[in-house]
Amino acid sequence: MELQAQQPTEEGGSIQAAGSSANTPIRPTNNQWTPTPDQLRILQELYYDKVLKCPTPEQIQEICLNLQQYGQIEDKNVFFWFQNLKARERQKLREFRNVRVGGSLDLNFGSTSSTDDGRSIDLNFGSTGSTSTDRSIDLNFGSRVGYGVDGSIMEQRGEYHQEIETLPLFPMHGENVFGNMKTTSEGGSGYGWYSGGWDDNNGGSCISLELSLNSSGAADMA
Amino acid sequence: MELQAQQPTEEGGSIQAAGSSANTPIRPTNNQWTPTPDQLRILQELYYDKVLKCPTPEQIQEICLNLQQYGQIEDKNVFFWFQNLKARERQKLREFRNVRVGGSLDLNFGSTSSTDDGRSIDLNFGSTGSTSTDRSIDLNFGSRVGYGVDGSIMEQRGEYHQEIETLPLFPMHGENVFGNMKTTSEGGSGYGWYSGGWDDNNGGSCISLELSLNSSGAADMA
DNA sequence: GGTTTATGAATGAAAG
DNA sequence: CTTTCATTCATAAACC
Repeated sequence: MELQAQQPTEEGGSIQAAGSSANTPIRPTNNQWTPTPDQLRILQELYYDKVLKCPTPEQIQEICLNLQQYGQIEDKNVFFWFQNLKARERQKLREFRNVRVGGSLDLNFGSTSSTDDGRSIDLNFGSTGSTSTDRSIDLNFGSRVGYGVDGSIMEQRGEYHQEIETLPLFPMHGENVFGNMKTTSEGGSGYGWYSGGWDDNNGGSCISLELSLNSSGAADMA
Repeated sequence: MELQAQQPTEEGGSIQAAGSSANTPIRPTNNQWTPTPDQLRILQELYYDKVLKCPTPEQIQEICLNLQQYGQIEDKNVFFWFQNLKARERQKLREFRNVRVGGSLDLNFGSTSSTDDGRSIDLNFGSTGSTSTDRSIDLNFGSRVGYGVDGSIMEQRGEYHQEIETLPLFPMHGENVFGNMKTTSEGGSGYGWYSGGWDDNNGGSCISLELSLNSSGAADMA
């Protein structure tokens, strides 16, 4: 995590330990997990037929367990698989709607119509064709999905300069780790984390006086 | 999809310290903030070395201010960064515990060495110069996260999930569309999503007990 | 074979 | 804090 500059992930650690069984994906190229045909079929069945879009961790584990008889697989593979499929389905829907906004309603399926690199809009499934089970997307996104990509610069409460004698969190030029921080618990906005108001110009007129005690036990965790 | 030329993180990686000019945004994509190597390093140092898991708003501001010399950054980026890292670390822990309880899966968490850019855990911050005999804010015990139960119930949002409790996913023999899969949402581990940090093993979850007292300080607020 | 596409993996951002 | 969403990065697979 936290470094997406391409790091070849040369660790060779976890994914696909080594082609061991006859049900290694399709190819002995093991760097990245790739579902075996059976695994893929089952996953698709779960997703489309069983309409399981957001498996709980317990479900993920169980799915993983069941899929392991078809080949090496880990929880995270299942997790990502569902995440990706759902996300991409949603993305297609959004693009679909995007095309539709002109009112002209001429959607050219199958051809290169999409916005950027011309990937075709096709809400299709059954990519591998192994399953061929008829499945249908449910287009109901009743929830509030929208929310544009906001690049809005949040503004922290108007920037009143605090003149605390805060210890140098950053002592000098940050080549070393700064020393210790001080609380500087002067009159700031309490503890209640700016939870939502990043793009919202709330102005932060709500001053909260609170005493919070983060301690072990339940309090801290929650 | 399309793979745009990604910036190989080279950028020299370090210098440009005090210079307010060389902000290297690493990622060509403009929308979303991505930490520069230096920013990332510092953040990680704060998180791991300084065991700063929950920076206060003041600390966030200070961190942000200091990180700005390495590139564009806003408060919310710092905030989200900490929040995400903490959440994902915890999720991982929870997952781990989950697995242990279930006793079924052998996930190789914490398997291999973390491969990313090698965040150096040991820095010479012991000699920050300043004696730093300040009153530190976090009296962090090195205790493990006990993490009690929470018993929260899933209820995946008000969405259209057709999912009954005890959705039968895998009925029995795993060749067909299995049907019986109990969520078994007991066990207390609510729902922790694995999200990140699959290959990254970091331990060191410490509970920080801190007490912040916010005086009313209404004045400087607005 | 290089190029394009599909998709696994990661993480920033935000909602709940 | 917990979970989800969106976007991006990385890479295997598919396509000439």
